[in-house]
Amino acid sequence: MSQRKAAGDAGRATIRDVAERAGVSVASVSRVLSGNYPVSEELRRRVMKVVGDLDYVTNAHARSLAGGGTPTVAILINNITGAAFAHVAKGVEGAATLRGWLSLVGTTGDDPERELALVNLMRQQGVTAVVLLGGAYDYDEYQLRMARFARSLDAAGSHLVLVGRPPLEGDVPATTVDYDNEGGAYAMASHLLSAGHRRVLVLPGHAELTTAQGRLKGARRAFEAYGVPFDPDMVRHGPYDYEHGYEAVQDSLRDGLDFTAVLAGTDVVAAGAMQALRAAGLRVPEDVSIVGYDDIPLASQLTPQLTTVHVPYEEMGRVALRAVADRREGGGSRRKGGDGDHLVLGTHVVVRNSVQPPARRA
Amino acid sequence: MSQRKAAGDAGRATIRDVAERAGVSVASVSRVLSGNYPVSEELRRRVMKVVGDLDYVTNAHARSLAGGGTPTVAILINNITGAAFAHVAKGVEGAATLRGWLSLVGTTGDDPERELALVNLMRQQGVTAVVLLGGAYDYDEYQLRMARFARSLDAAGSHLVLVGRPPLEGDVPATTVDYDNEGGAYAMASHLLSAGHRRVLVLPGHAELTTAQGRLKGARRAFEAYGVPFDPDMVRHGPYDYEHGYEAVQDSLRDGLDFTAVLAGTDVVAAGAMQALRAAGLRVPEDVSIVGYDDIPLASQLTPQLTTVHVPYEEMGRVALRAVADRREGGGSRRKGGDGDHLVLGTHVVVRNSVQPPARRA
DNA sequence: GAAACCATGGGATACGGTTTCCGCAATCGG
DNA sequence: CCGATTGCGGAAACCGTATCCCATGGTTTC
Repeated sequence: MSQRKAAGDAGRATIRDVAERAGVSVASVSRVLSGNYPVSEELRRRVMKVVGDLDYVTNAHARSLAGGGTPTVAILINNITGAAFAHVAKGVEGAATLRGWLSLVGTTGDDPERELALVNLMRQQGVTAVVLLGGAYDYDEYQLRMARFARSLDAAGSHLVLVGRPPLEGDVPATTVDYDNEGGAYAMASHLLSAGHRRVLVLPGHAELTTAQGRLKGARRAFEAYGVPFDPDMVRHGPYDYEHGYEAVQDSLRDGLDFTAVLAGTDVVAAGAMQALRAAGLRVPEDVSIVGYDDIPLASQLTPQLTTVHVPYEEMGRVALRAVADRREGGGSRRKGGDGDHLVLGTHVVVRNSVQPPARRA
Repeated sequence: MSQRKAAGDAGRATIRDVAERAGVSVASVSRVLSGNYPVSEELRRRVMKVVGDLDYVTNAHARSLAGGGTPTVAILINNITGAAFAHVAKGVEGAATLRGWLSLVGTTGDDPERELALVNLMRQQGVTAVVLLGGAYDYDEYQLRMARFARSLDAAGSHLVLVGRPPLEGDVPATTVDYDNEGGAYAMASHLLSAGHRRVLVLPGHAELTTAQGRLKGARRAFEAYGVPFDPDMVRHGPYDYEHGYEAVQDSLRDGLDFTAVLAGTDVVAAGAMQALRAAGLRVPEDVSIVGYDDIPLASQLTPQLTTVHVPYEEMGRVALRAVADRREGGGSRRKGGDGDHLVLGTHVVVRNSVQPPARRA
């Protein structure tokens, strides 16, 4: 009778309990379970029987400590409820699960301090990779901080993956999975311009957000290409949410701004804008056209269905995970800062029913 | 010079490295870092200096193994991108983070096999609690399987929490956090009935889904209370998605079904229904009224804004985490099957603009 | 002034597996 | 028929940390 284990047997069964009860050694049990060592059929049967009886599962912490252990990817995200990045998370998680990897998740709530704390927490967990989702705020300090993260993780045998934000400058051990943000905005704006719109209300997002900067830049380039002057007064910055879309349009109308189309930085912003236009008695798209960005499910659920830019969010997630998995199997970091560290996926305009040529003005 | 650690120093620094470099014992380093033992200022300074230099973080696996360790909650969810349960996940994760807990996340994709595999995986991880989100399919086997899960987890010192599904029968060590599903449906249907609607198309969801069953039951009760006959032909089952809403309405119209309102099982289904009505040239709410369920952000972003039932999803998540945290601090399972194992949160109707009294018929 | 006590720091052990190194038995070849 | 090879199971050494127990030096108390 084992001494350190009373009859009551609180807590979980250990590999020793299994070994004892099966009348074999601890090593044999381990071998049967990991299956990376030849064992006789008889032994396997005996062990598995007891494992079933005791409802035994191996202790993941012990296993990791001893060297084995399930690869784990940490997903750090601003807000789970944001549709776009929820899809990325789904892509990462799905691809991880497919390979038997585990997914940890943490939300930063746009707080740089929490982001830092979480990265450290994940470092403690010894995760295989940390995936950081979402556009970044372009503070001066950002580059330095991220570079530090990347190096810390790399030193610990882990790896940093940036999804949906621009790559880090210099020789930093990090992978970036990005999409053609500016190109999508260019195409979207071109779509409006070619439909004949000349006065467009632009709601790119927060001025400091890298995503918003790219979208604004793409739009501006399209205007230049069409030889249409770009009026800075027609740009309203603000958060990527419904309320901002609503208020920006409301304010613009109140200010007597003259526009025939709205170029929203996000589908959600577009939804808010649409609602505000309706509230003002304007029809979409007869009076004012609207386009969004992201192509989240909402876009096709609005009435009229929203013309928008499709971003392959879920695939970005899958690609991100594949990148770290490949690197892992490929034998660690081959060349830092080389190609293969920055993957860019394409975007394209999805034409639905929210754009029409501008109405003749009175 | 340590022998088992070459100069290259791949991998992460251990507590031993820190101790050695600071010229103190391993125990001292541990104490400085956990802070649960008095140490001199001098010692703390010395250790922290080296910790900073080496960028050391403790190995979470080793810590857990040794008894310490961060409490971890596992969130199992069908689909992260579903708005309703994403909010629950947010609530759980937020409350967890607030207490310094960690959140693991796994998606089941509606696959009972994966659910099983994930619960076992989480058991390996030694999680403090497993939170299972979302309505369950009411198979015969369900009760037994869940009861087994609950007991397994309980035996391993963990705990099962069911969110948004009915509690387990019998003496099972599990906690349920639920909302007044049937009551919400009753109130919602009553709202339609009191507006004068008599012929209502009901889209409750999948017939086997517990959530759908409750919503249907609540609606039926309301009809009875109003003395309005409930026509089974007006009920169309199907998944909780946009397409189902669209097709159900489309088919109903094609079949010549006569209805003045749609009682959708979900806001997303309502969105699909709304689109289909529009496509058929019907106006909402002038010709047909629509109501939803869940009150996800989409509900207020549609045009017209959707009257729906508010479910406190995020709070359910917080409550779920609080329940396990309390139980943990309260000294383990006090009484199994007693009260406090089933928490029910209230729902209420949110009146917006998608309901009008039925138009006079020709 | 001696004894009892406190505040700290160090050494050793436990946590639950994996894995390497060995030994034993059975089988095979000559 | 005997020695060598092969196959399989066991004992023990870690993995990195927390903690128990003990040693030490200084302080308090009688």
